[in-house]
Amino acid sequence: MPKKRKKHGRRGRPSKPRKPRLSKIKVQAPKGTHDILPEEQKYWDKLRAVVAQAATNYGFGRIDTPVFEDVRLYIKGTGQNTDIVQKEIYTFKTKGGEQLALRPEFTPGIVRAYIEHGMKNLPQPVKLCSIGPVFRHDKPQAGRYRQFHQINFEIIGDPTEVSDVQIIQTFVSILKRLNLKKFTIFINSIGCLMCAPKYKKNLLSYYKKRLNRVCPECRRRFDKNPLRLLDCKNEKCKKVTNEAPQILDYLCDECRLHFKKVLEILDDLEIPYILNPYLVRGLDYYTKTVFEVWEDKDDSGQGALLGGGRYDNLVEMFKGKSTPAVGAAAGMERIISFLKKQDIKISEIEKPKVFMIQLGELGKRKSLKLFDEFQRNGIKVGEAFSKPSIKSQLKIADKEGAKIALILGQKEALEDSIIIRDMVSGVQETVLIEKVINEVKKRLKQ
RNA sequence: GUGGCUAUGGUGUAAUGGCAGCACUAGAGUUUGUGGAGCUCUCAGAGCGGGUUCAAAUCCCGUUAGCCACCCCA
Repeated sequence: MPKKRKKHGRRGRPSKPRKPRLSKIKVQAPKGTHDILPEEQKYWDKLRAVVAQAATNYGFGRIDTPVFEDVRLYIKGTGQNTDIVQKEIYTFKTKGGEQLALRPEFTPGIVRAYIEHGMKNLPQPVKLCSIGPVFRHDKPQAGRYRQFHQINFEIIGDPTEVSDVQIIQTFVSILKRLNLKKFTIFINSIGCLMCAPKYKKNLLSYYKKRLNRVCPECRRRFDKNPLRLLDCKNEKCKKVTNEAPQILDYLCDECRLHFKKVLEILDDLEIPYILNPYLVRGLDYYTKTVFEVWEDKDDSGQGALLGGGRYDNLVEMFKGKSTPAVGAAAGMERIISFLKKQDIKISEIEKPKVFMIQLGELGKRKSLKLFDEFQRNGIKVGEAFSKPSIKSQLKIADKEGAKIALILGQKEALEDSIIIRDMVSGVQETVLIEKVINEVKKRLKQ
């Protein structure tokens, strides 16, 4: 009724003075970003705890690097022609004129830190773990954000297959500890500087003769990113792909042996995988082993849960001597969405069992002080100090699931006492305020 | 970047072009300073900008955002 009148009033004669209009701003998170609300935090806490444990177990030290770096680090590291650098990177110019970029991935920053801090003088390999936000200007959709969070593990300074496997093993242990069991590991080797170029040449000449038989998208790939030709889902293209030369046939002896050993160790560890000879990755620096982990067997769904591989040339590309390395990153949002889908129970953040209720000015003051004393004694106490009435406070105590309510009103404040109310039975007892902490401790033990 | 679908309180939803309702949540009350049920009341809504019409949540155009697919990836 009042609403209607308002509407008409606007068109007729406005009799009441109107409120001055404040210019409003758009109240909305920027595209592709999202808030992680309090009720979501238990998943994040859990994931972070599992990651921290895995890092300790497998001997990784935590490193935090800046969220932005010199843009050239990524152009050179991640690769000039990658999608990440070509269309997804966030760059900006500082007042001092530096060209910086929000990190689209961790590896270049970590390699930079490895070099900058002379970590080659530490016992090799150096094993590093990071966790935090990364940024890619991509078109958002399910499981894809412009600001998202990654878990990143790197082993720098070891050429042997053990490290390839350990990276995989570390992530597998994280997924298992989260009770996520149904995932699929796809693995491949894309060779090294010795053998990969030869393969690429052969692949190109194979496709060159058959360009009229593939989709337009593949014709574009032919120029831009030939390795991608291999995993086109178009039926017509698949026929061409099936007969195409395979990287595995072109690996040099060293790469072939390395890959063979990686697979053997995975077998020993009983880590199941699917060898996918068409798996390639979007970053330029990969050599030898590459892998991705997906929820489903057919790489459908919300994208990879994690991906990584060996990058034996990156450190050298930046500076200094040849330093082999391997690493991988997982998307935290995707893992958490997987976690939720599987209906896996995450323990709630424990709510306080004791709730403090205050009445009147004096009661409130004494309650605030007592509340602090409970904290010092390590007892979590709930409160609603902003509420004046005992009723609304008890209601909240009930909703929060408190076992004990402590009631401190005007009367109690004057005689230095406090009421202890058992929220289940409703039985109350008045005790001296100085004894209440011990009394509550006693009751919580029961 | 390309295409498709969608858009109503904080959440979930309803209404042939004709008074924007309902449920949940939140807040206040329901005889004194005592919660849980019931009841009463209150706050709160058409993403934005145009157009058609006597009249638009509804139809049209644009825009923004979300979702889905492609691309690519975490």
